[in-house]
Amino acid sequence: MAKRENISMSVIRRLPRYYRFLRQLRETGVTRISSTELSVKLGLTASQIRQDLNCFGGFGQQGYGYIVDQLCLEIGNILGLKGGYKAILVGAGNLGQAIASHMNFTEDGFELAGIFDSSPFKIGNRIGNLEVSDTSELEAFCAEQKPTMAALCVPREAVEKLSDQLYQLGIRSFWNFSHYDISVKYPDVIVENVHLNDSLMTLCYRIHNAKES
Amino acid sequence: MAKRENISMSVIRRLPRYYRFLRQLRETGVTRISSTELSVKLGLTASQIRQDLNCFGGFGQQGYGYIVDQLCLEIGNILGLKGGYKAILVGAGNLGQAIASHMNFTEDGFELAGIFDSSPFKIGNRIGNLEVSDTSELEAFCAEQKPTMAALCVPREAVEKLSDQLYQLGIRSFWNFSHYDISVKYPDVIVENVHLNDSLMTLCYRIHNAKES
DNA sequence: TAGATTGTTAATCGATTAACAATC
DNA sequence: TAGATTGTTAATCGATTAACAATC
Repeated sequence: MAKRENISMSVIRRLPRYYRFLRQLRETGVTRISSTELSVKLGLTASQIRQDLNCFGGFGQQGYGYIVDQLCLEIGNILGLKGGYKAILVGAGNLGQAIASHMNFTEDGFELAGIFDSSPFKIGNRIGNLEVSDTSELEAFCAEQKPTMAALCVPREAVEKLSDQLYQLGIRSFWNFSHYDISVKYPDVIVENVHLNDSLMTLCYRIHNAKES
Repeated sequence: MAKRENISMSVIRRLPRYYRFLRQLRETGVTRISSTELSVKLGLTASQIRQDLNCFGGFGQQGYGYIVDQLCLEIGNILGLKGGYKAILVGAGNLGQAIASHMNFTEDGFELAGIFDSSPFKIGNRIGNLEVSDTSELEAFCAEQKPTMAALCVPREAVEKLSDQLYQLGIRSFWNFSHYDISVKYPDVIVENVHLNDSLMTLCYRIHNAKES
């Protein structure tokens, strides 16, 4: 019924968590769940869960709850996990290699179509079922395959120039592991930052400041 | 002057970004900066920056701005980056290896003191200046070295049992890369989650839903 | 002193929680 | 029908922005 327009990032960030959890439930054979039960297991309020879901539609049944299987499918659709958006990964260092081989892009809505690096020590290496290509081949690759998203695992010094190039080549969304804020220069671009150092620092802050109380 | 008690996570999460940026400024030889200049470069409001900083004290000078070098140091202290909190990493797969070798724990307030895995294929491998130990040695290691934090890079099936064990061994903070929510079971524990799949899914959502508008 | 910019209070905006009528 | 639980509106809470007095 609802189908609001501007969904807040707070809501969006909770969706994968719901999805993950519902899939687990489905695997354990649970067919039905109420917002209250979910709230207990997720450490949220039932109210919030119902609000969140109702941003996209009325998926539940009054007096009954939600059908796990159905809700799972709905959230998957909302997230667009069947999108198969073509993605490339640039930077095949430790982190890039780990991301490329550890992540299941397909399950998360993407198809990893190419891996690039500028170092001769990396070019030609096989990661999963892909071979690392020279960054000089980026232009031709993008022209032909038209990837939508680029995962950036390059050092900070390299990001600015690289993001300029990729923007030129038509890429408008980034999964950015580098310590550089792309969206300051390109506000029309979708950026999901994973700043591991920042993440670790906030942990440090909390340990540091928990001690004193 | 201010020194409030309950700093919100929103503020805490911005601190590393300020810190990063100020360090860059310092490197480029900038000595002085105003909240307005900072706001432009960071894409925030000047008001927010001043509010954030004033949670911890009055670091600026009216009519002048902030001394980059000094502010940088202050934020470093607030974050507790000199803490050198002893940390271990469990799970030396693709991701664990990348985290262990790619991250500079020392710069972010930690000292990586041990890496553990249960697989015979991993045990004995050298990562940086550490050697992967058998998880069976965890108990002895923790008793002796008393690490504060554990980075978890193990598969989901293994996390619950592992976090139980580590909790028993006195660890009260986690940098968690696994798809399992530790804080539901242990609310007294400090957890920083890095859920890469969730992160990728939110990117998928935004690409998917940007198209339609 | 005049100009600039902070620190801080007040106003606004948004997100979460509570309440309850609708309804399965 | 009675019980349960949703969908949705209203109340609360917190975070961001605006404004301005203090002061370097």
